[in-house]
Amino acid sequence: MIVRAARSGWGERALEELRRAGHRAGGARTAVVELLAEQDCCLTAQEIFDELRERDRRVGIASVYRALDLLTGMKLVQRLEIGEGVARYEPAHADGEHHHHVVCDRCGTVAVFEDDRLERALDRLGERLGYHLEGHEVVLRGTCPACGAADET
Amino acid sequence: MIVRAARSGWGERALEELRRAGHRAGGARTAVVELLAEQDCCLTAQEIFDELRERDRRVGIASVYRALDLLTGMKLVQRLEIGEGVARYEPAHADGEHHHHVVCDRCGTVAVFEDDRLERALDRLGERLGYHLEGHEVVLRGTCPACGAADET
DNA sequence: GTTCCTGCAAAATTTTTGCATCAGT
DNA sequence: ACTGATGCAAAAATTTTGCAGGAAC
Repeated sequence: MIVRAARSGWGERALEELRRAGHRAGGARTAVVELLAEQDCCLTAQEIFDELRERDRRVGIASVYRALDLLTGMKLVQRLEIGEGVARYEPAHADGEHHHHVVCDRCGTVAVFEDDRLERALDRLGERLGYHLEGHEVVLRGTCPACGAADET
Repeated sequence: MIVRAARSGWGERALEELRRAGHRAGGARTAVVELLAEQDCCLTAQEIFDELRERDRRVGIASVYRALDLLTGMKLVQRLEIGEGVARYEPAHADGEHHHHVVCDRCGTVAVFEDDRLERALDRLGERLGYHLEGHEVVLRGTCPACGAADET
């Protein structure tokens, strides 16, 4: 049930859509896209900044924020706030592939899951409310299997 | 389907639990609890600060944050981050009464809804994932009926 | 050669902390 | 009286903005 995000081609598509929208292939933005393309799950702006610096691909943190802002506006990236007051970002896949997050209260791990029934239920709910839904976020919080098992000892 | 939160007695219960936990009935914290008790939906720390000041019940904003922190830790208040990078807070009801939020992309209005089927589906999901769930949050985003209608013109 | 992109530094926001003082028990 | 609670101001953390120089087209 816990899945890893399909990563096929997201980076390429993102770069192409940027180009098509008339944006130049600047170094910082491309680096951010390429890093996000490798991710299974969400990263904070700071994590992106740090990881790029680690790889000797230094960029200004302002460029990271600007890239994320642009990508979010183009719906290529999903922005999440799953607690702790920091925004997290992850690739948004065109094929409707869609996942949600479950956070362990104990160890802080963020895992990912998907469930078609849940998706359908949420869509129906939007209709019933009279909303034209653009998206939705679900965050579950609790104790993960590992931390739960550790308790038994 | 869009409901208003039951507000019966939340304030009293919160104050009592605080007292029972050995906290003194200080002015600022009590004011925050009483303001939250009147709310149907979530407020930001700044909104709480402003509203109290409006009512000539001035408190330091630090006290607002401290009160919210304490209440959140005692699970008397639910902390939410529904975008825009600001945390919002609302009473958490003991009877399991539980609602979620739908945000209009256009006008920014936050509405509230509840759905028992959704609650059950999420609980089952937690079990299937092997998590002991403590809570969950669902945020729907889209165009509200009013903004959608305005478009047709 | 334009025009957009980038990095740096400064600013703006939101939240937290230190500390002296005040108030609840 | 003792000790927690409060308010203020300063600090910290996160995100945004201004601007000069550099890079993409």
